Amino acid sequence: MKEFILQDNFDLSTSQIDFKKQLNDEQLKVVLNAEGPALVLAGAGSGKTRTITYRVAFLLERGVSAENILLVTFTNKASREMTARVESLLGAYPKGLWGGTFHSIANRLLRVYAPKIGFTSNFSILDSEDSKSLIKVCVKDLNIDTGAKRFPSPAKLLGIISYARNSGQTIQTVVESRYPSFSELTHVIDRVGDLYELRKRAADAMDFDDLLLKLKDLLYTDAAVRDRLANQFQYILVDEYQDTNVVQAQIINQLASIHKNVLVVGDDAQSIYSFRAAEIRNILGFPKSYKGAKTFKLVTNYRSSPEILSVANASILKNTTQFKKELEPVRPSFERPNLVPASNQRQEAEYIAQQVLALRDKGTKLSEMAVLFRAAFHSQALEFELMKRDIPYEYRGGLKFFERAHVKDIVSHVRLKVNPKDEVAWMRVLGLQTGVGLVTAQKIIKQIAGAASLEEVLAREVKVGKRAGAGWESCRRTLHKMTMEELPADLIRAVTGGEYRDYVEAEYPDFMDRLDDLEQFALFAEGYKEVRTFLDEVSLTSDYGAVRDESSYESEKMVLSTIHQAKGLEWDAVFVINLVDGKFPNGRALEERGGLEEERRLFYVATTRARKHLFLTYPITGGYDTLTISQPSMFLQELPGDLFEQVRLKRAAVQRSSWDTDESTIVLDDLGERTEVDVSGLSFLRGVDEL
DNA sequence: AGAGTGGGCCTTTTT
DNA sequence: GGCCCACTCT
Repeated sequence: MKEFILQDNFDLSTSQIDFKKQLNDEQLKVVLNAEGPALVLAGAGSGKTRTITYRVAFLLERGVSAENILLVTFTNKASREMTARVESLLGAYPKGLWGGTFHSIANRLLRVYAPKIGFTSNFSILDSEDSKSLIKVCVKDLNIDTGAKRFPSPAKLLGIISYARNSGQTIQTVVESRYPSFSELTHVIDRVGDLYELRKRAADAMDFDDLLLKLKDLLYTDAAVRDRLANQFQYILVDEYQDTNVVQAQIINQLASIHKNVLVVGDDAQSIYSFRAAEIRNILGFPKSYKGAKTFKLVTNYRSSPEILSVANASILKNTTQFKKELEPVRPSFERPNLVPASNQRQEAEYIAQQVLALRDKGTKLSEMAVLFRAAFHSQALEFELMKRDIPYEYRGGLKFFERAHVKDIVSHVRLKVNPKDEVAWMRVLGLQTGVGLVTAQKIIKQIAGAASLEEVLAREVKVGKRAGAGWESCRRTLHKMTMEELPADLIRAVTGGEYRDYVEAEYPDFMDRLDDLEQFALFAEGYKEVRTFLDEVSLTSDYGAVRDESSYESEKMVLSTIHQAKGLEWDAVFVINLVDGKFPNGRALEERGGLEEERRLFYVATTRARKHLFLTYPITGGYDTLTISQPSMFLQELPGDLFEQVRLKRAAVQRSSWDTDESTIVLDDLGERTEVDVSGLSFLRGVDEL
């Protein structure tokens, strides 16, 4: 095998790419010198992605084979962004390059090595909803008295179990430190966790955490496999390293154990995944784990105006457990970020729509604008407004296409074709039938256990109760049709063309839309020849928009996104909405250890997405049954007012009929402007109007 | 054992 | 505003 000794002074004159011209000194150093273990501390907008992409291009130019390079990112979005940029830089995607999220890389490897750890290569992947429903079955099976004490919901249980596994802690430790109210139940939760493990194994299924954990275990226990892979991956590049957890770091360590060419890039100020057990110490301790690691810093910000950076810098400075560092602006001075109080969500939405249209008139493309929010459901009011005004937008966050109920129904059917042991899929498929509930479904699953194919399932003599007879027959008819198809799209149509169609019509008022969705889904599936590849894509990329039509990516649409999903992206104009106390920072997050600082980092991520225009908006009233007065987010209140352009809107009257309080006056604190408002009756509405 | 209905609940973030 | 759960009826 060839070794490449890279040095400082290359002859770059023969290069296709003008590295010196297209990179600054900070970036160029990384691209040329990041041989061996290297840590790049890169601030927001400092050209992190650019640097990684050029490093990949550089390695390829130097003769490293694409299949010897592993490029790991955190989210699908980042992964696509990265591969797109590599592709545009090189003219074509380098064939054989290993690029993807941790989960997708792990999946790819486990499809090969699963038999070594007691799974088949056809194992199913459970998404969090699948996991929750399996946990529900486990709780039921254990005959836990969920009524006596307040027992955690399946979602909570999954949260606990998952956190424990991702952080390498025991359930007991996690419950004690993060969920002390359940501490008496530790024992029971342990049992749920154990049963959950058993059931997954029996179903030949892995959840998201398993993809990482099983790979990690394999790398630690099977030296032959580890050496083979570690030998293959001569160069490993990891993006967003601040968001990796212990397990992910271990995987990287093992894969890098031979060549030690591991380049990790990250920014501690943008660590926003601690709820998923992200471990900030991975990045902070990197130089310790890798002796002789080089450290690089990228602090020049090419993205945002100085005014925007002032806000971001001032905000992040309030955090104490961070490296103190300031982003250096190079962009010319522009306008100050706009601080916009609105009377309510509707006015907030109207304001945004107006500004969007105004910006578009002045030449900013819709695709260069984004609205960011803390939680997916915050966007509802805005969506109404945008639809009303025919402003096209692309929504990112919340329920993804592949997570919609009817799509999951179909996916569950298809999963059975590949893995008839998939208990979770069976539960879902059987549960669709009238007369079949949890109990009957379990009985049927017991009777078909061990069947290796749908044909074998259909050959089984299955006894069901009187009530469930028709349902089971109907299910059998659908499965029978599926035995005659092999292509993903045909399998989907075998289901949707049959009795499932009647089910959708009967079950959902909006069945037309849903049937359209399913046809879309079948069209999407036509791009796949192999069922397993198709299912992998569906399970690991819940967001279909970007998969479906790349063309819409460039079309004229603005983006609505959660902040988490916006990480790594940038726009000319960014609106951060719902900056209201309790919403952002999120009240629940604040209860967690380090929660406030993480929320602030989230705010930091949000503001640093903007190049020129930044709008920070908040409605001062909210609520749905009762009218509630909200305080502006503390992230706004803690900053000096002169950092902002204080926008004053004419306050619209609040359209509410019910009002529920004993107080007759309320003090509105609108960023320091205190106003007493009489709330005895309608005068309150006028009061807001005149604020 | 399931289905249907009314009431209470709560809303984080991703793979 | 919608979802989930518990309760009751079949």
